[in-house]
Amino acid sequence: MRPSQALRLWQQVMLSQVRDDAPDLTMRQTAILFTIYLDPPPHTVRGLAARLNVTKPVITRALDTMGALKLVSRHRDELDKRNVLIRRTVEGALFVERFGDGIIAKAHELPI
Amino acid sequence: MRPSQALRLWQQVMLSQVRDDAPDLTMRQTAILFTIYLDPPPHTVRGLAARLNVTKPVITRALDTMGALKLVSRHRDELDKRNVLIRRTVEGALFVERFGDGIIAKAHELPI
DNA sequence: GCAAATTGTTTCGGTTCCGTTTCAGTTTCT
DNA sequence: AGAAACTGAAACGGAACCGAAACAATTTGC
Repeated sequence: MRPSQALRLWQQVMLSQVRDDAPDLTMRQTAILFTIYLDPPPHTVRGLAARLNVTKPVITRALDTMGALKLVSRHRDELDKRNVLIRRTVEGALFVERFGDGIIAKAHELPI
Repeated sequence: MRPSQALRLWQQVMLSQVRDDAPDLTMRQTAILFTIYLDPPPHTVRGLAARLNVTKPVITRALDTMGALKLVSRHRDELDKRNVLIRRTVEGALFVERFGDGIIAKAHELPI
């Protein structure tokens, strides 16, 4: 794949995200969501903040909004009750899966 | 390419965007920028609004912020002075080009 | 046992973005 | 020439987000 094709693909996926009427996640929210679903658990606020190089409140707030959208869920760590463990949800898994399928679909439509 | 690989690639690019300290563009701003640089000109506010399925003020404001970042520039259409033509800039072209190279670089780092 | 450190959340003031509406400038049509 | 249509920008109130700092709950270290 060449850079020009990659850019075209990126544009198409971005456009499909913007065009549909679902509330689009911010760049940070998307990065957090994908990290939760692609990196091995467990995921904590602190861990995600370090991985993304952002402050902890950023993670907390992103989890608030994505939690309201049922894309992730939070649970206290019973072994160390300071920790909050972030878990995947069925809805979130579906969202991410569809996103991946969307990329592939756009890739197939790409001009040579 | 499989969906899981596409997702992993998307995550890596997203992470690199979030991690660096440059102010990240919103999803809409990115879609607008890429459309300006990948679709053939001329580009107008009205045309971009239709292409992205958003209202005109969204485009106007995105052009304000991206104009301040020197990623795009605006010029009155001399033939129809109601129109504003959006033009590419050297800085914007560089930004988009680097983004494309970044995708390719991340793609090469991808696990099988 | 108790101070210090760690974790996630909340609060604060400020910024940015949003949709809707309104507006000024330009063109078109009769 | 004058009304109507069109284009982009500005004004407005509301919502979301930001970083920094303060906070409560829990664990660690001495």
